[in-house]
Amino acid sequence: MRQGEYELLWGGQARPGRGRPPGLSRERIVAEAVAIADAGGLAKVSMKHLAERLGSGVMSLYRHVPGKDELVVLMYDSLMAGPLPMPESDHWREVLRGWGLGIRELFLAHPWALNVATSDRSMGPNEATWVDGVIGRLAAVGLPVDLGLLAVLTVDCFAMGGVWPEIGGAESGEAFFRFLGDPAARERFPHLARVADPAFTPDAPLENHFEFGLERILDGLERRIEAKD
Amino acid sequence: MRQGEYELLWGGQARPGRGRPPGLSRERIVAEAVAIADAGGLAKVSMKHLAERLGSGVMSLYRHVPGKDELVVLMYDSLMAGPLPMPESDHWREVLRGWGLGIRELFLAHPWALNVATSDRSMGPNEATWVDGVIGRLAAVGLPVDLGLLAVLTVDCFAMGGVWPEIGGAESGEAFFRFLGDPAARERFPHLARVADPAFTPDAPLENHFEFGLERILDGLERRIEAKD
DNA sequence: CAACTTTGCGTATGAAGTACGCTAATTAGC
DNA sequence: GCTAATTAGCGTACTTCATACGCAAAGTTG
Repeated sequence: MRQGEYELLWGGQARPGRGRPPGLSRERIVAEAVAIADAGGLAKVSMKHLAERLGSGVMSLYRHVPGKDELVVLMYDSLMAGPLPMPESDHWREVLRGWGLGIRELFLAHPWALNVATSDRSMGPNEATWVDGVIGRLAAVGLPVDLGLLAVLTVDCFAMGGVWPEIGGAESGEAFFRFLGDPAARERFPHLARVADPAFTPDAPLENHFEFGLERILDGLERRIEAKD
Repeated sequence: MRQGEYELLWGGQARPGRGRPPGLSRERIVAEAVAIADAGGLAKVSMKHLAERLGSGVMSLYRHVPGKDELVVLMYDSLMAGPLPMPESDHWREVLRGWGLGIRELFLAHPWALNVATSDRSMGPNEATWVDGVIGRLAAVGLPVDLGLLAVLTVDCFAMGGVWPEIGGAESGEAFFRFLGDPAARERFPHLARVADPAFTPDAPLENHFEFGLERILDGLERRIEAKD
């Protein structure tokens, strides 16, 4: 993690009335950067490109954001500025399922965020609000906080890893298993070949692995919770 | 994914006898790059630095590797050149647990690999060998291939996400939850505060979340497998 | 209106990846 | 052996980025 990242995320932005009023704002910069990344990936977010989009000079950005790495962290935390993904249900299982599916949607909508999430960083205020929120909700419907913390972490971790094969859509999935197009490869990897087997997939398609994994995790948690009773 | 990445990973390296014999080799370049990344992170791997370490000119590297992005993909696949993490046991649960813990060890030993793993890429031959190997092993001990494929994918996904909080060691973990040092933050996020509660953590420390999550997944799979019988 | 404060931003610097083309080293064929 | 073909090594130059620095612009306070 970069030095200063913590202050950046958690430090207050005291804004004295004196001096020239800002034309730019951190919020606008971050929002525009997110829009660029959503459209073309993190690689498309350069200070130059960003400044052009905002109609400002490149160096003006540095009055509002310490540097690019810090900007990326702010971008990530800004994704969780809205309300938590939280179903109405009063059952812990539904709450956790909704949470997991919500995280998945987040990453599917902002594929670049996965690489940020899995980098070395500190938790931002919005993310903290989300996580604290689910744990609290789980506690409210009867799941002890300790267990809730671990359960949320488990679902979170799975969701981060689990969306990865889904990111990029169909073309990407094909690229990942592209080598299975070669008969020699299918012979070399007979079990993996199942993925590419046309006689198998359409008739009895593999379950979606994300939903499969999530349900397995919920099942596993259920066993643990029942055992505690 | 970059164009040409597929050919890079899966294409043969026909080496005709004619011409000047190579002093460098792809293997040596990749191995040295991995060593640099292990020691100082991916950011330390620059073509210049790498060439210096190998005692060659910068542009010589491009005779063996198309570019830096491709080099990183080769680095990642090279991590799985060795034998699979595979316990002796004949029970699917032990096999899967060993697999999950093995993946975890891999990422802990090579923290930079997590960001590569979660990027858009194609599967390399070594990785394919590993994955095909576990599925085959699971099939050999009685788990149907379809279920094995999903199970491995689930454990894999969880492992990728699950090692993330562990990467970087204690200092990093503290940095991630650093905001909890502020009493105001602990009041704002009462449930998360539990993580930083000294009266709670030492006496009854939270279970390791990786092992917790892995066991929950295995429990969930067990329920599913028993239901099928 | 003068002193002060804060923002906007042009210029310059340095690091990184890599296209191009020349040179060196080796083999294949005569 | 000699020559042509082939392949590797690599210096130079160019591009793209992030960003340090310093000054000008636009406000506020007294």
